[in-house]
Amino acid sequence: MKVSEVADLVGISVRTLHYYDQIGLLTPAYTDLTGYRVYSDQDLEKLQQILFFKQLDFPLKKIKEIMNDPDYDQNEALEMQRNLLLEKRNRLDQVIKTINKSIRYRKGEVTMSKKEKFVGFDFSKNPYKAEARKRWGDSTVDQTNEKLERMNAQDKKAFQDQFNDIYRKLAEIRHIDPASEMAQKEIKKWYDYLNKIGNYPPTVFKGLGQMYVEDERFTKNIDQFGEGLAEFMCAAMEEFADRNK
Amino acid sequence: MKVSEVADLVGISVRTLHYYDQIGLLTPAYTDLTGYRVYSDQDLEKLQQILFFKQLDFPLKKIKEIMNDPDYDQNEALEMQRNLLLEKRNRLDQVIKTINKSIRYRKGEVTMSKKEKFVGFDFSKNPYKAEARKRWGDSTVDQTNEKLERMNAQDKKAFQDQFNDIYRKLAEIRHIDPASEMAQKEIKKWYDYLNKIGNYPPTVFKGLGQMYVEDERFTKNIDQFGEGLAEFMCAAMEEFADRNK
DNA sequence: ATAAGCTATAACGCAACGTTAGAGTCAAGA
DNA sequence: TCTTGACTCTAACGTTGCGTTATAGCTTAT
Repeated sequence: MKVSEVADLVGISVRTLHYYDQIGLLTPAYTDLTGYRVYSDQDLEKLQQILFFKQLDFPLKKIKEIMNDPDYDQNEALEMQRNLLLEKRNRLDQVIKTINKSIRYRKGEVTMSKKEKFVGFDFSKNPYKAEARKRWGDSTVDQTNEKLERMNAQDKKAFQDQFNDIYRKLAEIRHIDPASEMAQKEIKKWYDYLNKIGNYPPTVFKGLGQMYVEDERFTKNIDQFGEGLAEFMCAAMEEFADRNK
Repeated sequence: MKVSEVADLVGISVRTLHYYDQIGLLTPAYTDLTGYRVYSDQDLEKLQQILFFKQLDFPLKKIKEIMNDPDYDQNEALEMQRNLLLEKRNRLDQVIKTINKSIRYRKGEVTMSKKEKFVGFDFSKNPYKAEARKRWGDSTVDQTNEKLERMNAQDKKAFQDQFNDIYRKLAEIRHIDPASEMAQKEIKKWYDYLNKIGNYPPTVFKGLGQMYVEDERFTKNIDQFGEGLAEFMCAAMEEFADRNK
């Protein structure tokens, strides 16, 4: 298929296809001798994937990165995208609720607090930041916290002390090579700690590490122990996961 | 309220508020003597409106234009936004259906045509292009066409001849002043023609005119009678509406 | 009074295309 | 066969909606 055929089929512009080719996101199957782009059915499949991601406001760079990952599995991706889309619809429902209430508010039928008027918008929580959480299942730090809350006071304290110890030590050595034995030994403690509470196989552990630097909320929290700690941990965790997979 | 208070409340950045001020989309109630922006509760209401529009992918320019219109009615706007949001949710549901089917397709459970794989995306139909259609109710040219189809052949031909006459004449004079008596006389014929078929009060008539230049599909069709005709008609229709409201 | 945290303007940066501009290609009809 | 209109290419600049420094004034607490 030629450019405009594809463009018409999926409802995007020719320029968009040119651009995707240019940035290496979607290279046509081949170009004929006159330089015309020719797309295969496989290319269409890939394009469909891309558009799903776009619906979820993933930046093109991220999309490329994700789809180039040797571990990329289309079935897994489809499942993930479905979840994210459902999440997106929930947010949309929130916005619709807000607007419904706003209409009634204008009629004087109900009251609305300032906060309420903006429920559902939530521009800060880009769906793609929740990606890691979804992609790596539900084993997030948040869950860890939940579990901690269900423990008794004594155990809780013990765990929190451990937590602090681990972080403080990591903060101390945060300027050395993350792949060094020293760093790996300490990061293993973090790995073991997590696995006392939940189930974190190496791949999940690695994904968690990436979240530390990609989600500012985590970065901030972690960097309270020392600036750059999140980045250091991310690198160390990646190395650890690669060694132990 | 100061900038960051507003920003925190609604979940947008300070820079965004600065920018909205800069382009005159949302000017704070006043600035104190040191130059600090101070937002009122009314400003918050307006900001809410803006964010609703943004959810619908209206460009900021459009939002500004719409909200600056002296005819702008917040209640009407809220109703419209609600409709558009519902529409958006329907499209999202379509995408979700498509992805569900894609998952089953990958498992070999069902077949999918090429077109089917892209149902719901439809980037060409930006919601804001449907704006006019929604805003001015359901009295669109499309409806006109529908009505025409339900007429018998004779009447139909008579109407189409009339239609052609009107357009040809308008095309002939399309370089004169749209506000001139000549132009206004001819555009009145178009107005009367439409009102024989449907119900087009002046405001609707005006909106229709704008659609001629904003929706390329209309522009193309109309300009077949002569390049620039759509623009000419739009101007004439606006003038006509202003005189007859 | 000095630091920490807020505010301001100004200016550059950036993604994801849209929009010309200039030139080659292809399909169909006169 | 020639031409004409529709399609294609690359190249390059323009646009939107901010993010991101950088520099400087303000405000509040210690």
